[in-house]
Amino acid sequence: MERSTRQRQAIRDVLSEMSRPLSPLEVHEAALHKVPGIGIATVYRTLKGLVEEGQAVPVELPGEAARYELAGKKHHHHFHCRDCGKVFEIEGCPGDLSFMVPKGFRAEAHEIVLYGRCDACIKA
Amino acid sequence: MERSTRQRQAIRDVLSEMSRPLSPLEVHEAALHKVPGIGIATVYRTLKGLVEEGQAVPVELPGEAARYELAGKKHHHHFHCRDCGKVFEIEGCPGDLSFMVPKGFRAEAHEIVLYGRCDACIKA
DNA sequence: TCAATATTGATAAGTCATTATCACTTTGTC
DNA sequence: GACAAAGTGATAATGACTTATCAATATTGA
Repeated sequence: MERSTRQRQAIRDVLSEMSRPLSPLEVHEAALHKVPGIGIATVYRTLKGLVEEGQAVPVELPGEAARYELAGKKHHHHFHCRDCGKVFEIEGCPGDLSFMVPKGFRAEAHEIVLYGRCDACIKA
Repeated sequence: MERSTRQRQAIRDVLSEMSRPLSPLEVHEAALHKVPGIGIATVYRTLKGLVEEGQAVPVELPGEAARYELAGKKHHHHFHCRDCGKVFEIEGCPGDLSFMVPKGFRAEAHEIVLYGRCDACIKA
């Protein structure tokens, strides 16, 4: 039976508080502020568990390790900062992309990633 | 000085003949038909060289190893078949996505990936 | 509180795509 | 054709990320 531990709660909180997809290392770093000494293995284990339970979803980006965000968000896309490497959630969507689908193919989903500089990196 | 070998020519030909981004393994398999016994190391070496020379570009897709396609193609996007795993080049682009860029951010490029079933997999 | 056991943390081990190594082969020049 | 050097192929090594192991610890129901 599943127990409620400080570590597990901390990881859930981190995902909930940060409003962008986090890599396991980013989750680990943030969780360390809540539970000093929390191990990276626990982070991987818990993230995997959250995904299996359907509470979190992996966000995969080109050439990058998977990030994680809470499940249940409305349709959105991502912005990848080329300076700091952080991934941000962005609103909006061009909508119907069926005009791009080759004849005979069937599209079921799409992913859009914007690349550039984030607010913080432009100011820095 | 760079020499012209059967292997190198075969790999260039494969990229040129197939009209979709190929993974190193796909390149290897196709090149084996042209040069029996060609090694995977040669494929990696040659692809890397082609990229450095600017003759090929890597195509990175979420959660996948890099694929390669010839350089110089016009702006396009990709379709990833969930059945066979092949990646196809697709024409068209929604165009201006600036409305999606968060305030203070600057977008420099974008990537769109459609997911679904390709022609061949639907028929199968 | 106590015992049973799920969970944790440190780290070893495993994965997997890519790269380095090195003896042998092929290419290009003389 | 002969030679020097780039190229090749088999495979070991690498590197980054993720998972397994296991003794120690924390949680939960009784």
